[in-house]
Amino acid sequence: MPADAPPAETEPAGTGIARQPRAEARRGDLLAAAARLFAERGYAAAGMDEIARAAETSKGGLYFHFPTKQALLAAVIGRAADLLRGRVAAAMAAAGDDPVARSEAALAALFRTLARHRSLGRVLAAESAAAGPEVRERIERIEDEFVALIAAELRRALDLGLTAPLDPDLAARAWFGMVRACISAWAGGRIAAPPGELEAELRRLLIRSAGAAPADQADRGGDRCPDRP
Amino acid sequence: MPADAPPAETEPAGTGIARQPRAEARRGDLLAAAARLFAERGYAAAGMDEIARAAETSKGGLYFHFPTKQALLAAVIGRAADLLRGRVAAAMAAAGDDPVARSEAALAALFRTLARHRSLGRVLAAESAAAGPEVRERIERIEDEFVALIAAELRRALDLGLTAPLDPDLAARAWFGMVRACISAWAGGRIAAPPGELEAELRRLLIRSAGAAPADQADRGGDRCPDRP
DNA sequence: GTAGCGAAACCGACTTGCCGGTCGGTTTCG
DNA sequence: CGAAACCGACCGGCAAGTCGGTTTCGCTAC
Repeated sequence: MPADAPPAETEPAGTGIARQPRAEARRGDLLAAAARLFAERGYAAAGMDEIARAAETSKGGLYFHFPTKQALLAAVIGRAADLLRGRVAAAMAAAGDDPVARSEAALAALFRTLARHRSLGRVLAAESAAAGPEVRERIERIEDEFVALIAAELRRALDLGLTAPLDPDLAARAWFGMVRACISAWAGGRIAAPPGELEAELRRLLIRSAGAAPADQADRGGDRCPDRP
Repeated sequence: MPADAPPAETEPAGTGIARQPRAEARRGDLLAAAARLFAERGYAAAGMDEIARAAETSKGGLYFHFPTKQALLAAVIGRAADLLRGRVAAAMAAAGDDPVARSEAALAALFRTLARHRSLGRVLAAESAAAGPEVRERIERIEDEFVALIAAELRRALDLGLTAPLDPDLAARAWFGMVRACISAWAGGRIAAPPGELEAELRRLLIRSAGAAPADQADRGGDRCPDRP
């Protein structure tokens, strides 16, 4: 039941229909504009006409690429998920084998990607739920995917005795929530600290909450689980 | 600087206009129905007519109590905030002086109240943002209020040397995010554990993340959770 | 207790504007 | 030249908000 990780879904499972390159470019512009407006004004409030204008094209052009508003949102979400997946997977792969290091890397990648593309977070912020239950479900599945990713590492760490006893699934979910809340508040200007500091502090909180020693200490001698009384 | 805690806002700052008791009752029904539908279908998808019908009244009656849909949402949110405020304040007051115990109590109250009234969480889940920026801002201010509450306790705990060195504001925000994410996943049926266990595990995570020792106390009995279809 | 009156509370058909979606036509590429 | 890509005026439905009318209530006077 761990991440079944569908490879990618940016493209609409296209049958191999020929595409002119300009179409691809437009599609990208439209997706970008849609992401921005959905994030800024919310799904319901962002109008198709407005999105088309923001992408410097017309409603007709927009509807040439996406049959419906929901489909547009789905494409935006799919693209965001792909981006996140890619960054996180790369970071984890680069972090080697130690589960604590891999967890840290995954969260750092999540953090940085979300911080860099604010709109992305907003779009995934579950509140595109206005578009209907199936969209909400889709977003939830994406979140679950990342939670499962982290939970797997936590489970390994737990088995290796690197953490205090904990429920990996719950802890992973809690971690995700922490990161999301902090990023969101920071993006809204409600946290003063610069992102670097924010990330460091957050990492400290996360590691402590698992009762693990930070990964950058190479020592393997004894675990420092401040075991619970 | 911390929570300036406006006393209450359930009532529309009413000039002392006379009110018949039946009006108050209706108002309550309408608020309840609106909360349920907003939570279920989202702000945009829930129609005024539908809300009126759910409260067994008519659109005209609804508009007699609330001049506009936004005002209705605002009232729903205000009421939810009042409820949360009350529960949390009471729990903290009952917890005595120890800042760790007070923090635990605040979070437990938050947790239980949200768990008990699922719709409440949904409504506050920021995604009522579809109603416009001023509503979003309002919700953010409510969240900030609770974060400030917790941050104040953390600051005291920090001064007393009860925690590891940390940034109280950030930690409080992270805590809030953890609780929200877990509640939300649990309410969506994506976490299997029963609420009591969930709460206990969450408390462990929170305390560890602050590097504090739990405020001992044999665990207070988890109370029943009535709804759960 | 009941008749009567004015205001509060409520009703639901109607209006209105907005926005997702369509479609015939035009341009641009290969 | 043909198809892909794009345009923008138009349509239709839907839901927020309105409004004149009706019921229910609280109150005073007889």
